[in-house]
Amino acid sequence: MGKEITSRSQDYSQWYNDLILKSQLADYSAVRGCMVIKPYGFALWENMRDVLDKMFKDTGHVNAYFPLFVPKSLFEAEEKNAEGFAKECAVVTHYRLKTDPEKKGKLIVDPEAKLEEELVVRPTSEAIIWNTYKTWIQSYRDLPLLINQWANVVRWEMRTRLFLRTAEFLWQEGHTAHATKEEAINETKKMLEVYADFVENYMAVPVIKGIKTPNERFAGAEDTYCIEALMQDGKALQAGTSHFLGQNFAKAFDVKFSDKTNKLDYVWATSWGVSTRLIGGLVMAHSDDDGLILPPRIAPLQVVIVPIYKGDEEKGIIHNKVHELLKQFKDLGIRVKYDDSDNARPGWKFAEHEMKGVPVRIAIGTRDLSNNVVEVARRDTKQKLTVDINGIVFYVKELLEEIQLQMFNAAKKYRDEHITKVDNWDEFINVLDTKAGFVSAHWDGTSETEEKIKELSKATIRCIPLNNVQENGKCILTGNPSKERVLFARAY
RNA sequence: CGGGAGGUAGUUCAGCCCGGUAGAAUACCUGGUUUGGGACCAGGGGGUCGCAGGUUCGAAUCCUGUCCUCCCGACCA
Repeated sequence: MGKEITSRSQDYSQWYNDLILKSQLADYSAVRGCMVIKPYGFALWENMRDVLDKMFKDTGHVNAYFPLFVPKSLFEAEEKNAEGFAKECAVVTHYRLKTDPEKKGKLIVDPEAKLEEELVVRPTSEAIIWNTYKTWIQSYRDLPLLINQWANVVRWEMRTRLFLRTAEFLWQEGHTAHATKEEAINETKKMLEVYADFVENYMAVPVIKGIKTPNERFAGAEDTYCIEALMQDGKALQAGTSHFLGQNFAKAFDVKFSDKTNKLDYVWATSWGVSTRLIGGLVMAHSDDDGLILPPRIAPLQVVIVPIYKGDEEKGIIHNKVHELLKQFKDLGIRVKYDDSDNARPGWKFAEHEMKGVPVRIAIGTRDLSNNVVEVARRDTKQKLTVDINGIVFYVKELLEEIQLQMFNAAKKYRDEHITKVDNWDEFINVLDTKAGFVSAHWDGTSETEEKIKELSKATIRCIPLNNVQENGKCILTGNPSKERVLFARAY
């Protein structure tokens, strides 16, 4: 049928690619490293974006938009940040093409249109934003400044994977300015909570909140907080980050404010972001060999109704009944589709909607109507139930909530079962190789050891969990004393 | 960026070694029978063989270059 996908056990990477392509989330493009997000995938992103956007606004943020291009001189102003990104920046050097005098119909870069100063295509917007904030902030009365932007960014990756790592991707980046260090730290933590709330309660993906080690920290940040999720193959995925930037950017861009006593000081900053990468995480956290499994709260379609009939007369009767139901579903705010296309038979439609991860399918046939029932199938458990047609919409509304919870619980169970405490090196490697997932182990706190562990095991420290239990132990590599366990994993 | 594989109909692929003007399945269109887990019969349309050069009487096939994709690795604040 051309619709089968590679099984997870056979080839996890191929399964992931097949799934994305066949469920119509995205497609490859003619541009190296860049993908096309197809309407179904974009509808999913829109739902995610809408929920997050409301959360940002409910916490006092407003949206704005800053330029795609950053003059090189601005980009390099915050040294650490610039260095961190330098290797993966796309750079605009010319502003004009012209007809190739040698070959008709071909274009070449006009050598006379070289830019005085190169423009960096933003890999993130701190530079252009802080350069702008400088002119917006004079007094403590201008603070806090709480701005978010929805944008695309470009990071020239050597190896790309659909949604997880592409040269261009969509995200949101929050950039805030505060009068005090405490307020900025609180903002950083607050937004981490917003992310955790969103990913757990809307995407049904459990996360571990933590703080990054200096090695893994955002270049230019004092502290990077993160939420880490676990995929079905046991690899970790950084799902969101929130950075306390201290006064690094304020100093680099000279952003000062007068406090109540008319004393000048640099402002305190944060930045935080999540991207379309979350979609990759969503796919890998929940889906199976039959296709996507989408959590109801953000699924583009929550319910699909498939009619089963013989002949036009039956078709007409079912259509009438379904149209009543459609109105009731819509009145309840449920995203529903009636798949009455005549060119596919029911079995084909069942498989198709399973592939696309629609949480609930309702099949209605003449036999059902005469018994006053419908068949309800849930995508997450594959369970099929015969349900009384009266009050079906309320039944489904509750079922959607149950599926949402069930999906989270299943993912959480898997995640919890894949956090393994380990106290020596052999066990550490063994767990990574055989069981995978997070490994909770002691580390002596030095960057050197962290690097060495990464080199030997390919596992990185995903985070030091917030509110981590303090416990004396010995570093799994060096045997040096350690006061707490950290979470290691191989990661995307 | 290194190693490997690949690009031929909308899709999955065969044909390439050994050069002779492109084929299957599926999808699509028409008509009919069907419809409770990826229907069947009959007929039909569809491909500058990734792109650009070269060799040749003749190139999907041989040679060179280039673009794109996948897998593994390096890299990934």
